[in-house]
Amino acid sequence: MPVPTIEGLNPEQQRAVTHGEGPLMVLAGAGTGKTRVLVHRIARLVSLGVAPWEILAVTFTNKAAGEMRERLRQAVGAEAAFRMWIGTFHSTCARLLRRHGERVGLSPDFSIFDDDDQRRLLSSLLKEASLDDAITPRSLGSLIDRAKNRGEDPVRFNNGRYGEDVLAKIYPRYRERLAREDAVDFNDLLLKVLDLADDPDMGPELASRFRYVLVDEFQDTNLVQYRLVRHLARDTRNLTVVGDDDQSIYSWRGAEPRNLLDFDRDFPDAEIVKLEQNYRSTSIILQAANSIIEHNIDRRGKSLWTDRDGGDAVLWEEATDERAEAEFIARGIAGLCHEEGRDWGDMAMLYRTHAQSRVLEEQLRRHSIDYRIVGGVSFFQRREIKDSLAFLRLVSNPAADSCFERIVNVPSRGIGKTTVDRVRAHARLAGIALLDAARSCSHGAVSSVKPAARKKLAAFVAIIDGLRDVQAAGASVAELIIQAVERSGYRERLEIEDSPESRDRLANLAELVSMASDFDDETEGKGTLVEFDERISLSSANDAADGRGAAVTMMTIHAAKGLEFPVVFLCGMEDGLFPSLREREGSNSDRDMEEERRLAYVAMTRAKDRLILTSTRMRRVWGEMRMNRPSRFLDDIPSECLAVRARPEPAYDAPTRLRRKKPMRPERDELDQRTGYDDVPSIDVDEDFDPTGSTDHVVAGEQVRHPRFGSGRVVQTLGEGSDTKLLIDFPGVGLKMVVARFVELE
DNA sequence: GTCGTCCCGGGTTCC
DNA sequence: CCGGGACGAC
Repeated sequence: MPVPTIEGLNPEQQRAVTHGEGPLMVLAGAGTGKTRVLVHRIARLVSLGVAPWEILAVTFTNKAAGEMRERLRQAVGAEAAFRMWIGTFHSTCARLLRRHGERVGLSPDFSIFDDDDQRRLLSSLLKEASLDDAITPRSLGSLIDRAKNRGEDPVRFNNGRYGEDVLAKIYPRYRERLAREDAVDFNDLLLKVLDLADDPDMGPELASRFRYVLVDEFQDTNLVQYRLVRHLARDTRNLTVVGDDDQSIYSWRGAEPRNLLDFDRDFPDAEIVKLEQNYRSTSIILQAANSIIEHNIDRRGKSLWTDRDGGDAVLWEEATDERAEAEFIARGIAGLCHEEGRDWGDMAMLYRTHAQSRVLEEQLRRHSIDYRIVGGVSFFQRREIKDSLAFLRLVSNPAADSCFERIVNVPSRGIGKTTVDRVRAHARLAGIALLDAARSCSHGAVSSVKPAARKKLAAFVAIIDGLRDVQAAGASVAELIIQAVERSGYRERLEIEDSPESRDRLANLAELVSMASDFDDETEGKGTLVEFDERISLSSANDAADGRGAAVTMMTIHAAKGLEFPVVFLCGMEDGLFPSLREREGSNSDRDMEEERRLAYVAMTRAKDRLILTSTRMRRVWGEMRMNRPSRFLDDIPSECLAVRARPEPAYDAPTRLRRKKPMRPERDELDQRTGYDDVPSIDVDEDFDPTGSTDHVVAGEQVRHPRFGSGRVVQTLGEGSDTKLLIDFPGVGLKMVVARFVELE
């Protein structure tokens, strides 16, 4: 029977969509429409009579899951889309464990420890064991995670490597604490489901529960996730994996691109479809991105092509310092809006590290450009959010000792370390939870807890009991949060403080309440506290950032995976920063460099029409000025793709350690001849823009004139008053230190 | 118990 | 440089 062709899909996409039974691997390059293929494939399965609840689609983020569900809603209707299993590995496993967790020692109301909860717990365990000098909770956590990512017992090895002795002592207690609190960490969420897979009853059930399993971003799965997938598709073998080995950028947290590269080793009968037609970028952008990634040896090899011939050359601007870089970008944005009618919403600024965002932000503000920053400190990680949720968690789970410790004195209500120590001792002795211990201490069970302290403990216990009554009376989740913030005294404390920070925290709490309201509406009031808590625990910084209104998007390259923008500014193209040349223990530098290249590839392929690369000659890193040479990735981009802004070579000598042994990149004069900046469509920067309108005192970045050296840009100011000296970059002359009163503002 | 100061550490961060 | 945590002074 001829397969009906689906409108608007190319032959390869069609093959992937219409693939029948058995394993399928889709090697999808950037911008080749893989999401579209996945959606079509799922819709087709439904049209062939597969029940929606027999389909499991695993995405990399919650956001991606939400988008996929939305697209499926349109394709197969709301009812079917609602019944499908669409989510991340973690949310899927949480869902399975809520139903079947008793078999692996979890109640249906178990809670999930995020990184912060984990770190806090480890920190308190380290202190308890007086080992807090030996290792930081963070490093200990990463040792635990590193093992668990591979499905290994963290204490299986003790080869005397860094931290292993401490790990051997602490990890058993860590496990014990989690079990006692009916909690799992992120990795346990998956590992517990793997345990279920070994269960004589549940194992076979899980192996046949889903008729079709589809996994997106397969290059970013770790070993445990791979085992999970293999089990879930064991009986049907209807497994579709989609991914791009060139976009594997998470190996530092356990992703195994081998899962994708060697997929056909475990599934030799897998059909392999390569999607190579890119619908996103111009051929110039694609060529530039390809020129970098093709230096990687360990890759499956694809060659993306596009029929969007030509396009504007990739532009590279080398700025004096990070301020000038930011200024250039801000002006570029203004120019593009003015000249090409672009909106702020069309543009994104990508950077390697969050630390770069600050200066960029400042300049955008000066130029009155709206922006939104994706990521950074997550909304859900904010103290006030975690604190209020701890109240709720303690309400639904009185055994949640970590929550008790977190909030027993938040906001401060006079329950100090001494009292908590006594409560803790009592709890251990009686073998009860801290909350119950506090309750009996408040009744006078422990003589060392004096009446004043008893009263305070009673007040705290009353808050939790009161909240439990509110919950029992049938309050919504939103109402519960309002009550928690109210009864705990949190709101009052923040209102009394009345600082910009406290107002910010109040606003965040209001936002949490409104999220809870949305949750209540969505679940028609049937959603429980535990479910809301789970959703928050599994949420990330990126999920919270919806694009409300048109604004320039700012984020790290990692956060940009899967997104696209007409205009992309890729900032900080300097060796040391990008590629990041940080030495890591136990790392293989070639492998690291390959990952950095993939990161560059991901960043560049986000751009549809225009890609602008910026670098600085010097950058302040943690207060110290550092000279940088341009990123080695710039060397790889063919000159016909790259337009470089003509600029006299600075006369200063960069420190020798930063200099190339031999010039890998042609000298700039040569480049300019070949590309002729003037012939290239440039960005019209708003050169006359003066955001301040005043020139009270000279600051870095300002343009000044010196009687001997001519005009230059201030790089740094040193000292104050009449002694002020300025470090000025005079084009054609170089960097000079001059006394401030010898120059005038231009 | 609370407030201020010092000191350390600081990639990317999904769930 | 910047923030958070730890510790010492009231």
